[in-house]
Amino acid sequence: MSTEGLDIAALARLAGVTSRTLRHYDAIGLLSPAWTGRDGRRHYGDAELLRLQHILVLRELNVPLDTIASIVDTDDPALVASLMHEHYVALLERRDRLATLAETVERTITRIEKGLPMTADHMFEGFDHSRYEPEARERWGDDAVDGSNAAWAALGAAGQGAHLAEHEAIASALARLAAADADPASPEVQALVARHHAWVSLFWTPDRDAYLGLGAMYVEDPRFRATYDKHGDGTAELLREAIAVFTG
Amino acid sequence: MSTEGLDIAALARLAGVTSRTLRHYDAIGLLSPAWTGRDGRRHYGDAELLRLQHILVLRELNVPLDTIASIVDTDDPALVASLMHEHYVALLERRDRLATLAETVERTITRIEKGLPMTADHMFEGFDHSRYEPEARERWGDDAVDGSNAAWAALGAAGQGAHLAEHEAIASALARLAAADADPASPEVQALVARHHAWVSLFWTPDRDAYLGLGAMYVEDPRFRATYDKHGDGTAELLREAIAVFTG
DNA sequence: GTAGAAGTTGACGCGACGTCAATGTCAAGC
DNA sequence: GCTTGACATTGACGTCGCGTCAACTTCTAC
Repeated sequence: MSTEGLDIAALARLAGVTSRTLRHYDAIGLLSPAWTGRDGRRHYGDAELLRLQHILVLRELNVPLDTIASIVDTDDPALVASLMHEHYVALLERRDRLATLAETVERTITRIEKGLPMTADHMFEGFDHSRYEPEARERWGDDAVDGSNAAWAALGAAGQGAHLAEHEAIASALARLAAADADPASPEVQALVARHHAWVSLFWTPDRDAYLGLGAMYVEDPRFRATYDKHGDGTAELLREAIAVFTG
Repeated sequence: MSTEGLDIAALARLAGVTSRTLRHYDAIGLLSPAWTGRDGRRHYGDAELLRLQHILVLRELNVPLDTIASIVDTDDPALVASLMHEHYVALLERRDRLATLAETVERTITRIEKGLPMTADHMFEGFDHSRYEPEARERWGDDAVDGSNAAWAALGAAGQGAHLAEHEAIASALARLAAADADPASPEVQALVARHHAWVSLFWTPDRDAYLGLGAMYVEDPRFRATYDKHGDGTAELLREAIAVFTG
């Protein structure tokens, strides 16, 4: 009778977490099950699996869960891409720090095995880089050192609302023009594309191709398509065409 | 009047931690200040700086603080080397995991920028490796997956005490023989070396050269030399010579 | 019908500090 | 000498991401 869904234990095994973690994510509203049997048991679908993987990637980067929530909840791909990029950079830095640390530890081990005493200077080597880091950490708090996150946080709740509102405004204006079968090259539509580009640029400065790709994604990816088409059918497509004209 | 000592803020800046962290380490007995002014202010010397760096290296490896305490408190280099090696391996694994994760994130970003939708399979790629990992984590608890740590923990408090007592026994017996100017090649001394080797091997299986190096270090490194010579002068040297004969 | 395995919801525990409050002490300037 | 401001001290409670009971329900298998 189970219509191909994962129960909590199956998902836990698949993703490499404990069931307790999944219940916790449900409790804090980070990941709710697709449906719950009338016996109370949680069942998850493919979408939840995908979302969980997204969550786990971010968690691996030491992103706090509430920040993760705001990231995976945003349906703006530009913002997501920008945040992902920041985390990507943070991740590379962390990897490099671990690498130099590993070297230091390795040297320490061989010194021990060869019976050489450890000196202060060589034990600090891996840390030289981290000396100037703490101030930044104390100012912004660990991994919020990420640029985009900081920018987003700096907006404050009000600013964040305004940003999202601007997006809504653009989308609904576009939807009205789409309903009227407007020409993507028309000045009204192009004005909206300009606003859209400015809006995107707050966090991300896409080059021509990337912006084109973003337009394509608005149509191809159902998640993002829905974001625009909820204002009216054909909105995503109009935006894509308009972006194509805009990027010329 | 300050005889070249760091106050808490200076040490914090130097090491890249907060003063609260230092106070915490003092509270749990992990790192006490070199001296406290009669006004109650903490002052740290070079030795504390060194110890703090040692602590921070281990902390970077997600070693719990109480384990760190037992590591930095132990004056047995073989045990230290063994533990360090385990952490080194853990560190490399972590670095590699981060590397594959970075690749996955990078691919995800380019897919977004090119407007390709994200599919389940490619988002999981970085995680394939981690699929079989969770069971181990659930069994042993995250980074306690380290072999030596697990072995040490498995001994329990009593076992740990016995281990340390055995070391004391060996050292004091050696000291008595050293005082009597015993021959390193004599059967009494060699029997003690055998015990010492067995003792070391509980956590670490050194090859011939490593064990030789260990002997050398007992003499060369003042910290470890003191560990043996506190039972009587010449103990460390006798042990080194005896190891040389033993490894023959 | 009964056992056993696995799910559920509280609720508390923990590790490594952050953070706040109340207070004390120092160096500098008036 | 007195104030002022910066920084120190010791409690004590808060936080985050779960782990870990406890008490109970429910499904499956025999």
